[in-house]
Amino acid sequence: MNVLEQTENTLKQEIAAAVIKASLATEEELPAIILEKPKDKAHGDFASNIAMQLARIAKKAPRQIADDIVANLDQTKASIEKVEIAGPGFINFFMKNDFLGEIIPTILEAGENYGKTNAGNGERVQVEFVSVNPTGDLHLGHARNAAFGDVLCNVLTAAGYQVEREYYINDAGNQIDNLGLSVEARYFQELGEDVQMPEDGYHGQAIIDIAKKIVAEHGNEWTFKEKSERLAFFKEFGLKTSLENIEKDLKDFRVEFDSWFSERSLYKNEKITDALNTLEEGNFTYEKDGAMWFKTTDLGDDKDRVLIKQDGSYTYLTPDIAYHKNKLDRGFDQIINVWGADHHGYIPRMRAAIQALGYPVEKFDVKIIQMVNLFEGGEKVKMSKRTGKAVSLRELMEEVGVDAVRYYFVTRSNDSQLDFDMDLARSQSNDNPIFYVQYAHARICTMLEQAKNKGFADGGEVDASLLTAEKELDLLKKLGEFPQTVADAAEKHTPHKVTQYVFDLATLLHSFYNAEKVLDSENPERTNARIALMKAVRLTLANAMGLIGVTAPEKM
RNA sequence: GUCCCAGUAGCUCAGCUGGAUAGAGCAACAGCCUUCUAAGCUGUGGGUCGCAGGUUCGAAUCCUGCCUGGGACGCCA
Repeated sequence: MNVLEQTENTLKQEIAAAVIKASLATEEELPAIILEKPKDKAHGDFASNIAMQLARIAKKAPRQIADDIVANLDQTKASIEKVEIAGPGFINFFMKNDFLGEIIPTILEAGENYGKTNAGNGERVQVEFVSVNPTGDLHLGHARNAAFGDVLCNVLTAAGYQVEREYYINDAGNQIDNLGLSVEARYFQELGEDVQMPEDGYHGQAIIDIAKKIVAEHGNEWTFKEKSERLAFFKEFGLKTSLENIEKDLKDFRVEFDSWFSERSLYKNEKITDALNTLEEGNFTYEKDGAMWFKTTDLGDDKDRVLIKQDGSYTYLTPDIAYHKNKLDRGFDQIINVWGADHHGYIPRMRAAIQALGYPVEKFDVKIIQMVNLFEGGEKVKMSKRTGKAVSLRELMEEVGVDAVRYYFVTRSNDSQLDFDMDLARSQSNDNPIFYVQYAHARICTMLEQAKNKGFADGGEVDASLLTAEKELDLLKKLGEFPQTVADAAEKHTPHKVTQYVFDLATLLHSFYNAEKVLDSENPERTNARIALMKAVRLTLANAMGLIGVTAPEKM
């Protein structure tokens, strides 16, 4: 717990005590004390709406209640500077600023650990994300999924959860057969033969590259082999190559997984029949039209789903149920799936499956990543996996840069669609918010460098009471909020709160920088305190950027 | 037709476990570089929070209905 939380908790306890003491409510009647941080500084450091909440219980006017509470409040204990009653009955607390002095030493001592908490209590969370079919390259939409998932994992880890990142490889279904057929067609085309691509084949450049690679390594030898033998080879070759490419792209995007889970392993280890047995035992299945159905309508879905088709093969859902059973069997407290918006209709049946398997549905959460609209030359570019017309993650990284792409995707809430302007991103102009944040970090580095060169004292006792300028106090308060912001983002699965935070902190820094001079030989004591403040800001910026997975440059 | 997401400033978006005068970036306008990096700062203008009801001391936030945009509704994956 940091100083800010301590102050807040003490205040809450004192308010509760005052309410009881003023006989406004009994301990049982007392609602949870909520302290909010007012947007307007004129409303103090904390504000409580307790008087309004108690109006009904105490049968008194809110402002009267507020008066009673304030009269019974031990202001010394809660280190309150001033209390005001305002508006319909808000109690505004202005805190003594001495607690702010502890923030700098706390941060400097914690170093790169500042921001970490144990909010998650070591709970085990598995996050499955990206999980793109190995039939082509990663594109723009996948990049958003990857950035979101990765930052979510970073944030969860910082907040004290035990996190495992997993990629589910769909290496067993129809799409892999199509991959084989697509590679075959491209292979013959490479050799100059007029062969049509299959109707539902994969038209991306990646498949052409795979065919070229086969030609380079094997020449035309596969034209003489049996078709089944050839397809089997092309399938495996395509799968292996695609996965290598995907893994490489993700690694360069700074996303690495703890485990890559193969769908095939579910077949091999009879996990699918296990899962089906569990569903049958629970009476969740029935036969109809020569197929086996799953009664998901009993569990909140709008129609029942086929598990085993007439031809005896599984639908996509079936191994996926087995996969989720396997995840839960591994003992995670939470499993989070990050899916594209086009899969949202799949949620009810998966939730049904979790319940049918006998697990609490609360353990299962799906984060839907809304579509990314690509704009280029002022026009919306239609993306299509089928025709392969999409901007690849590789191109994005090369043209825009990893920092900018990651930051941009985690600036917005996952359930808002967003427009990605390729020209703007490419332009590397200062419109790009990542530079704003990085610049704040680089600025501080320059100051600290100057401090060293000019021989200002480094370290030693810092007298934080010398930091009295408004912008200094703003910075200190913001710095103190960081651990709570991270914990909040983790708990609510909203990594963009961290991006929001780092931007706000950068704003305060820039504003401070323009208003006050840090290195002042006329005032060595205050300079010393300000250098310490700058170090604390730099560390916090760097830690936050680390969570987002972007670099914190020392020079720009 | 059913379901999911969105609709907030000219544009892109925050804010949504209800709280005081609704925010930021970009764009527009006016200022700030002999002083630690102007990729910065300061200020101004800009809003029926899609519409209509409801819940209550109080609604951008919760509920209902409707409108608009996007997406999903397969024995594809």
